[in-house]
Amino acid sequence: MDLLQSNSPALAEVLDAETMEVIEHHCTWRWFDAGQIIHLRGDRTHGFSLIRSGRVSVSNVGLDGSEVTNSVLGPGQWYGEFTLFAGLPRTHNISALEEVEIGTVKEKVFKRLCDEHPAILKALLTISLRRSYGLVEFLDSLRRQPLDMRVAQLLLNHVRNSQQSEVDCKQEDLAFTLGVTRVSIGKVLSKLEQAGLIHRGYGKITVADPSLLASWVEDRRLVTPLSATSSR
Amino acid sequence: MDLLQSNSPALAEVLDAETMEVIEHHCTWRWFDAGQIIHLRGDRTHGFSLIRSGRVSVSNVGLDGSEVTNSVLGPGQWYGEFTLFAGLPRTHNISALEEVEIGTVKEKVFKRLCDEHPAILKALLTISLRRSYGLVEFLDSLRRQPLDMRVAQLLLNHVRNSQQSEVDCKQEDLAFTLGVTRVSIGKVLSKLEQAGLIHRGYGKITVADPSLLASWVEDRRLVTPLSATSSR
DNA sequence: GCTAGAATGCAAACTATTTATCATTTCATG
DNA sequence: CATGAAATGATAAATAGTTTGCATTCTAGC
Repeated sequence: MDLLQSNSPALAEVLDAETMEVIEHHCTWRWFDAGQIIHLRGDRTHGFSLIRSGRVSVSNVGLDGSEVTNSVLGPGQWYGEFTLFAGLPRTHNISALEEVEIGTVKEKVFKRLCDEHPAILKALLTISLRRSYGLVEFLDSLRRQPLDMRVAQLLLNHVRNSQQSEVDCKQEDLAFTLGVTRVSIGKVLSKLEQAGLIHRGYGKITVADPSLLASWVEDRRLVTPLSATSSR
Repeated sequence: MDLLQSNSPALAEVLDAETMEVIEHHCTWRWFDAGQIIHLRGDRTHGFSLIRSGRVSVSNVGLDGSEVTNSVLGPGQWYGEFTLFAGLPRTHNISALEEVEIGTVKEKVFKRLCDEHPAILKALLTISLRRSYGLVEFLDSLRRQPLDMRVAQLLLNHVRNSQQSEVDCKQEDLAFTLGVTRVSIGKVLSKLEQAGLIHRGYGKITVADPSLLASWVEDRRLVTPLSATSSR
């Protein structure tokens, strides 16, 4: 349940294998234990990081101490692009959810790589733009569509991306992604279930017939979403 | 009142003058009359467009016909990057608000320019990443902060970016940006005015003492925002 | 199998926001 | 400077979403 990563292609999908290997060759590989903190929001460390194994949590913390997980990154995913090209400090806390192996490329080295292989820049730009588009569309749906629609679309998106009819997430995750409470999500899900569109489970939601849900969404949607053509 | 453009630097700010000129030299310049439609959402035309004079409106339309302006672009601003690097159709309707002069670079030519001048890619990446960051932070504030805070922050942002204490926008624009109704904005503004933080005008809002508003925001904010270091 | 913790289901009271109106103020324009 | 359109101020009723609290169901791990 993640807006930043789930809708955007992975680096390896947009970048040719050769260039991908060049990046990997310049990584300094390190291990982190489960629970270990890797970066804190606000840190002025710069660098590009690639996850080889394990998963990390990307989170935000309020001053009240409550920690909110924004997304979970796994093998093949990366982070740190903001620190390199946008001149920003670390935008999130990053910590290891389990034992992870992470490769880091220092700012100087990565920028040199970019100069030598503009394909990297192009790939990052493609991903970043797709991500922006996804965020803008999400914001737009937030302004224009009621909660039930947004829930339905999010579920639909997920079953389409993952190619399976089960969405493995807690209602609480859904609630956070959509910026509402679990109670509200519960109400919507119970409505959708009564309409025969989904089935509620423990830690999962089943969309038995995605096309049925799709047409339900279609019937009451105002704006038709766009789809990308493969660009590489 | 625009999330996509206002928080991200202009192309000329991130790109050196020389490269900027190269782009301009490859533009095919055209004029459009006020009201003329330049692109429709969904069009599969590709190209990079730079505005030389006049303003265009970037909007979305629901099937019910209601048109919603997402942002207004003026001289020095551009659009079309999604069609080039994300493989997407036109994401918005673009129409001339007044007589405008727009330069367009065809996809092929622009990609060649990018190969010859990687600085273009780097600049676009920087802007795109800043934009993503702004959108993510905005979404985060949507989830975690009450409306009055969001209004205050938006106003504060604006006076800081524009360097003047008057924010020229209708309450309706504010409302749209934050995804609420004018009524709600009105309530918040009247509260902020009673607290002596702002002054409501006709088509504008005055922030007499930005630092006062800033500390009001600071006192009740959970997450401290990050600031970028100049990167070029 | 039991059991504790995690996740869900649900209801009631409360709060924020919207919808729908209408009066008032402001401003551009002839 | 009169006038009409645009923008704002304000209110009431309706609705959506939150908060709180607790009961129930599920599941991992002993």
